[in-house]
Amino acid sequence: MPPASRLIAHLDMDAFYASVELLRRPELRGRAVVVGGSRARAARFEDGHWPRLGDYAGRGVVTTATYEARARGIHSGMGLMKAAALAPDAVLLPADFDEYRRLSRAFKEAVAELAPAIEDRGIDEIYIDLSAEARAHEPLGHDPLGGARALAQDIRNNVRAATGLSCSIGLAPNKLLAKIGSDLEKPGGLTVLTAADVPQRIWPLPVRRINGIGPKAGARLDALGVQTIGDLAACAPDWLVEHFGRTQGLWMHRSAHGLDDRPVVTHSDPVSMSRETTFERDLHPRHDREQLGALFTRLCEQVAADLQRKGWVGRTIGIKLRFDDFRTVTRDLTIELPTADAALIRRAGGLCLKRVSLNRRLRLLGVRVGTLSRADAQPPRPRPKRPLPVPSPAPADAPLTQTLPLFPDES
DNA sequence: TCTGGGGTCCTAGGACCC
DNA sequence: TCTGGGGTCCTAGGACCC
Repeated sequence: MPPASRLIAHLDMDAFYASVELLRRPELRGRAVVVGGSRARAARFEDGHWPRLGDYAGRGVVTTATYEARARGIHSGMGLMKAAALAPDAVLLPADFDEYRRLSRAFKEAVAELAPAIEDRGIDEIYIDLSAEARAHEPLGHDPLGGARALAQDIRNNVRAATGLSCSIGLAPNKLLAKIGSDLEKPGGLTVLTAADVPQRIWPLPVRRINGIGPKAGARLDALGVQTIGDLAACAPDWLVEHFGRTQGLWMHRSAHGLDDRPVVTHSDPVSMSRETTFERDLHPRHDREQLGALFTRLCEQVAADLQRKGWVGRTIGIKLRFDDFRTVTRDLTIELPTADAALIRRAGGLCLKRVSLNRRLRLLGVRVGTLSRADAQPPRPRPKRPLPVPSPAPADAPLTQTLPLFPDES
């Protein structure tokens, strides 16, 4: 039985964090504003000036920028220092995630009043399955896309009324095209795409506009002479499979032709929870041992608190380290019974840490708990015991630190 | 003065069991 | 002595997304 045709919307809030900031600081409208650097001191209007991006010194990246700042070449993910070189006079505001989460809940509730089949895709975007709503128009002989367009308008108006914020919506037969569509007429766009529009409107776009083709795949395709989605659509599936493997190659081919049958998933359980922090300055595993140990303990307490607050426990405890050369390593350890206990997580994390040779300064430390189950569920049958992994021997050229106790232990 | 923090999913090898 | 598979779990790394 062929699946009935669907109507999917992708809704994306316009420059979300920056727009939230403008909501409470309307005098900044029209100016280049950058949100980022959560450690930046609270932004205040002082001595006739807002904090200047050009005065910032430190690590941190741009989280969002207003369209005025984007016009200067600033985009999210860019280092704040690089952004400061492009627009030193831009206003820099620290991120206020509590406020963003509050407005995120508000816009999603406003959508749910009109269309409840929502897939959460993070703080500022969602997919909505409008198939049922669209079908309700058909028996009346309405043009289904006309009805859908009107419904999308209603959704946008409801979001605006509830939050004061604007969003862009893509309407299409699947998630892939809806997502591309919501980005085509930003900000404030409402874009309808059908399968018939693919050659005209999708094929001229760069391959990177396909959600799932990132920097690496994009560069590899480019090196193979494939720049646009149309180029990709013209590639033989076998040739793509040869270069990218069966799964990814076939997926690329289908995507380039606008095909995607992923459902809108309205509920999902978390897989892991983590906390990590990049230090203000790189820390030395030996000289800064105490500070590292204290930070490590704090991260474990934060993950534990997150788990407890949300009612989850986990069996796989992992750590993540990033060295000053940006090399990243992870280690994890699966324990018998799931936990949300900070001291237990700390101890397991300490064992993981012993399997890393610490021969460079560190810039980041993280703690993760995975293989989650509900805290109120029957405790799962303990897994058969495995021998504890033997810490891998330090390489011959490892420095002395390897043989010393690493971080202060509570034992 | 490069490069955040919180996630998901995939791959691949080895252990271990049947 | 050598030769098999399949399935699941665990671990490490990497790509990607918001």
